[in-house]
Amino acid sequence: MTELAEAAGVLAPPRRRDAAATRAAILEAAKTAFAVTGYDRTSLRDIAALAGSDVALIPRYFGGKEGLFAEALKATIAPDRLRDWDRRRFARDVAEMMAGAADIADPRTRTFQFLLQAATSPTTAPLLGQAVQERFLAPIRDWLGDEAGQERARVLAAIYIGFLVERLIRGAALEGAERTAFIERVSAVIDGVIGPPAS
Amino acid sequence: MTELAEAAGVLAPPRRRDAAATRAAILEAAKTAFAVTGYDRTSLRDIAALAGSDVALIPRYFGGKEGLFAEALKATIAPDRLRDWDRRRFARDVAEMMAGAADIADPRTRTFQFLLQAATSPTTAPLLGQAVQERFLAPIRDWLGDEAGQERARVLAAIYIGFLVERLIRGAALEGAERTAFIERVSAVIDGVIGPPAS
DNA sequence: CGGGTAAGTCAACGCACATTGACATAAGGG
DNA sequence: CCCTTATGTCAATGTGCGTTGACTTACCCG
Repeated sequence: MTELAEAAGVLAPPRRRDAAATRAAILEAAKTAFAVTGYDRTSLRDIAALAGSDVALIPRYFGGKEGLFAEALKATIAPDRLRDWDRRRFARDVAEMMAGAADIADPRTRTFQFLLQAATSPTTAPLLGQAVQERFLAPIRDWLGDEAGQERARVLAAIYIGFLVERLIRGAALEGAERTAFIERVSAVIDGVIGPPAS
Repeated sequence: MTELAEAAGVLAPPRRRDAAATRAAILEAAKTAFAVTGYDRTSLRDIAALAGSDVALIPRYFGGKEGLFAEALKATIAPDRLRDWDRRRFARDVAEMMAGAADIADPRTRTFQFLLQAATSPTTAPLLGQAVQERFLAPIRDWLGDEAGQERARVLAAIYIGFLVERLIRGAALEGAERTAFIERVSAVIDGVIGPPAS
């Protein structure tokens, strides 16, 4: 995370006339902006301002808005560190993550919003489908490690998405008893999917 | 469905100078267009063309694009006929509906796409949240009829949304063994939520 | 049947956007 | 130190949008 910001020239003292750093800053700004505002509501001027750069450089470096979006999408969907997950704690960890997921400041929320934005556009949806398969379903399938893994990974992904959309719609972060109840309920559902051995 | 198209003046011979019919036609076109293209990518000129009407009438009748969207959203989220649902068949019915939900021609798919589009825009998300609460969660809660109904209705909604997004991303309709497995799996998850008495 | 009003049409405005090309300037090797 | 080239800046262009206001026309009541 820090290296990224540094590479983007946000934290490091901005060296002027550094094409690579500028490009990285624009890409980083685009990832954030697209996630928050969506493709259409995000203008290149917004991105340029966020990156501390100039609008005209974006068509130059990325070949246009669509090119920038495609590259930002690719950079956003990174394989998570599934091998670190403890299967016994998995359900609760995921549930707790979801509970805090209405907060825009959380980078995971932004990532998810980005993907959801991509899902609603007919042009980007297939691209997203492929990326989800490669970088989300396949790792989870391998992690579950049985022949019905692919199917169960898909169910898991659906539940994950569904609850995050629910959180997104409600907006406010969960607190107190409501948060506890939410985590309890989600954990139970997830355990119901990954817990029992494959049929 | 037929009455709607008729009221929209699509099937019936277009009576000219009929404000109510024109308004209805615009609203119907808006529901379709917003569902397919999303708020931003849908222009009032598109809607007017689809409705066989004039652009200028839309700000006049609906007070602007946002007003039209709000009304289309309200008209789209209609409470389904929950009282007709048989609790024993509920899970399977819902699962089968989801299985066929990648098809754009299916009005339920369009409805869902509409809602998802609304979820991804910060301006429309709160509006959607309220509508979902009133017209989806509350009826299901009453239908479940116990004190934990609200919570379980929310879980149900999340699962519903998640699977529909999954279907949307994959695009192609499910067939054969894959379809059977999908229905089986989804039914099991839903039964897990509505089946047991409230805790 | 005629006039008033509701309904529809049309052109134009202001605005925001992505993109382009011309211009300025910093950087670094010869 | 200067000249070339890569890099950043800026103004301008064309396009599509939502919205407005003036105009025209069909409908209907008296």
